[in-house]
Amino acid sequence: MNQLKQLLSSSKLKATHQRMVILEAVKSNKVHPTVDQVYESIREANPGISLATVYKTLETFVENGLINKVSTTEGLKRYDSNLGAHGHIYCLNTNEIIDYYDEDLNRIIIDFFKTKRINNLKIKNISLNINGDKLDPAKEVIIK
Amino acid sequence: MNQLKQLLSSSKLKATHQRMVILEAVKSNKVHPTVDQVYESIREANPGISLATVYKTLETFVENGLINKVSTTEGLKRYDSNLGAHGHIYCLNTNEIIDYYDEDLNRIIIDFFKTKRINNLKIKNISLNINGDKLDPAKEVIIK
DNA sequence: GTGTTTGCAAAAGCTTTGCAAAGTT
DNA sequence: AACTTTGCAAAGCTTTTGCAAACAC
Repeated sequence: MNQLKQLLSSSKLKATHQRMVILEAVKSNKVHPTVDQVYESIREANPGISLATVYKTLETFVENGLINKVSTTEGLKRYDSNLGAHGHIYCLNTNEIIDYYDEDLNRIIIDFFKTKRINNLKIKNISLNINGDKLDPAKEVIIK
Repeated sequence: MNQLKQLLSSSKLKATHQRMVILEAVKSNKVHPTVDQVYESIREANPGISLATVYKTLETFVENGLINKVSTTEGLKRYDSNLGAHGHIYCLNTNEIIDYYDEDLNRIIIDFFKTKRINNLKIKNISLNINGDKLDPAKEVIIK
């Protein structure tokens, strides 16, 4: 709890109860939740926190680099608390978004962009999107 | 014009005037337009085509593999008529989405996934997203 | 002629806003 | 005390829907 407070303070954000609850909720959610999923996940324990606050707070976190947005093709905002370099697996049949990271691939891509030039662009980050179907929707996707 | 008709017929879609106009509009638009941008681009020449039709038609095209959706973090749908394997450059200051393709990178990534396994997933396609800032928003991004 | 597609207007879903009250430092 | 954040309800977008009329084959 005090860690969250520190995290907020270091971004010069006031450590309100709402922000702590919401930050905790996104951080512990590994499915790249929508605003509504975050809201629902805290609602029972915090019936007083409004949906509008969840909207505003998540955007504030993004602006301050505490979390990121994930791209989707569905026209819905989804958030990601994993700040490390990583890609995503988009599961076309279950709609899940699963983190993907591979040390070797990361190296390969970084090396590649050392040799290629993109003029007039300052690259902020690069991510790989894998689209696929879960063969058995009940089972997990396992990356080896 | 007859090419569009053929394209539609080969997907077993009736070649209506609306579909031809909309398909032509997405195909000639390189900026990965939103629904509204497609609508605006045809409106003057085709005041009778309704926004609802543009919505429905673009989704029909995606379902039939004539175009694709592009992922965004803004919670808006955007479309792409480039069907080849390629990635995107997301320009954080201008909001443009620019196609990116490199033969070598494509090879490297394909080779990589021949050696790595992702269990329980059937990969449909892989794309690379580059996020960055245009240094001079007036100039084009040039990929060398 | 049969079945599909369109336009309209209404509804539904997602997100933002304005402002007074409450909270943080 | 000064300034920021919250909740509410309303407004603003984006997208979908139901259905009768129009259209393609």
